[in-house]
Amino acid sequence: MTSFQARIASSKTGNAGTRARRHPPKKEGKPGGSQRDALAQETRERLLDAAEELFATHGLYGTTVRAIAGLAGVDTALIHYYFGTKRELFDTAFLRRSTVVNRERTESLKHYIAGHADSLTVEGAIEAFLEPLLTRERFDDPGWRNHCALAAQISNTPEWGGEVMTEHYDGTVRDLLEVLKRALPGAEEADIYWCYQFLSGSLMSLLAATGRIDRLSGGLCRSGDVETFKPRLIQYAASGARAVCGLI
Amino acid sequence: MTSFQARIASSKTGNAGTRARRHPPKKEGKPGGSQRDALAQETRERLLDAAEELFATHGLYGTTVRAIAGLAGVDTALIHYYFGTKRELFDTAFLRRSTVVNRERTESLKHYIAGHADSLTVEGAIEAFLEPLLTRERFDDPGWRNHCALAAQISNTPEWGGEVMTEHYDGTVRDLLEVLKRALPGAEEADIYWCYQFLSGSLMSLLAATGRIDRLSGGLCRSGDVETFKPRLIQYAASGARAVCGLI
DNA sequence: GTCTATAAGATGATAGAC
DNA sequence: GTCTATCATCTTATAGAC
Repeated sequence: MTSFQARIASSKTGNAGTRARRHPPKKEGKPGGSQRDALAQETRERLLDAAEELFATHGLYGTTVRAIAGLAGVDTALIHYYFGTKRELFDTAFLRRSTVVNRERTESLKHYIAGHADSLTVEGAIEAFLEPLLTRERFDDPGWRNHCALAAQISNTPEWGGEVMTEHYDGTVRDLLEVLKRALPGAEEADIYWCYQFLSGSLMSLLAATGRIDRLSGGLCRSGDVETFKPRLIQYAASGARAVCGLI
Repeated sequence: MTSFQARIASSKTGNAGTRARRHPPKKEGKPGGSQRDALAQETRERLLDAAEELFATHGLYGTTVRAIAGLAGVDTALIHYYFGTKRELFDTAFLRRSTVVNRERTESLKHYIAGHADSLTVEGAIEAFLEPLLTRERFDDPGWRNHCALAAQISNTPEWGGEVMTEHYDGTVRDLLEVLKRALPGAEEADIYWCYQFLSGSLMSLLAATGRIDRLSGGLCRSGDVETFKPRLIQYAASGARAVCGLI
């Protein structure tokens, strides 16, 4: 095994060598903490914010723990104290918001089904699925923007992107697929999977917000203009899915 | 400027410090080269193949020049001799095939227009645009698979992805947009741009081939099954575009 | 909890021999 | 052209003082 391969393998397991140390718990649900605990919790969050920002911009390998600690205004030793390895920090940072998205997506889809049990539409299902991410509120929040850019990057990363996305988002994606099956009666199951991949790709490229469409359109379209592209994406994906699934 | 920023800046310009050294030319068009030249040319190509593979798998920052040289079976010094900086090698490797794609796309679109000047369809335009990349021949070629994975990764990279894609692919994308405008008379220009972004995102997620859909569908769909997803993507994107552009 | 100091090794790039 | 040897710097991670 070359040193490079060792580095990759170590990144995957999140352990340097054979170490199996434990790190301090989050304690976020603990209301009676001392003031010192609150300050420590703030440091932890600042580190996660910094990590989110730099990972989103430069990727896992393009970001150093030094840069993260520097942006958070603390020493690198604290990163290892709170999170363990760099890769564990990466996963923790991503998980912080992906769990929120998952919870809200499940809720949103459940709510949609409850209100339209006998009149499910592809548009309705997709909108319910997209709702948690594609809002002005979230697009205006730097932290959420970073999370979105990170998700987009991960989703097209061959090395471990597929696995990470599967791990973090599979649950709610299956919820969506179930609703789509009901909204597209008689469709081939494989066609629904393909349409989900098409939709997911479009969504991720929008979340990446690289500014490519701004340049391409000479300013006519803006990457962050969620109010404009959201209804168009829904209409596009729904019409496309119906066509592929033979429902004209 | 922190060392990290300096590293990024240096990556962007492709120059370490103030060096402005020149590297040997490609000589690929020179038929009367000696045998020594031919061997050197082969070394150069082996380095590009190795770089393509590793950059596609681990990204720009996740790949080391040592790993590339090792895979190519030569010393790292040769990388700098032939290509200059790591970033210049990256750009050269990507450009090697993106120019081919661009040339073939221009040709394909031109050919389509010539044969259907008064019966242009959205399906036809998109198919002509996709043709150079989405073929069994290219999907079976490891080098092309690596190039595709690399393109997908770059397209969702916030740091410089938008610029690189703009730089390498803008020409032919504008060709496609022109045909789409003619195939969608009366459509809002901005809507056509948005639809292109939706299509581009879908395409890139397919090129990434992370195996996510394989896992998600339990093997029902396969990432590399271009014959299956290509007609579906065309139908999906064309129907979606017509819906968004108000042509029912 | 947070910092200083430092280990132990990897990294991009170059000079110079052949 | 290609390799050996090397530089200066940066990397993740830990031990231990406070």
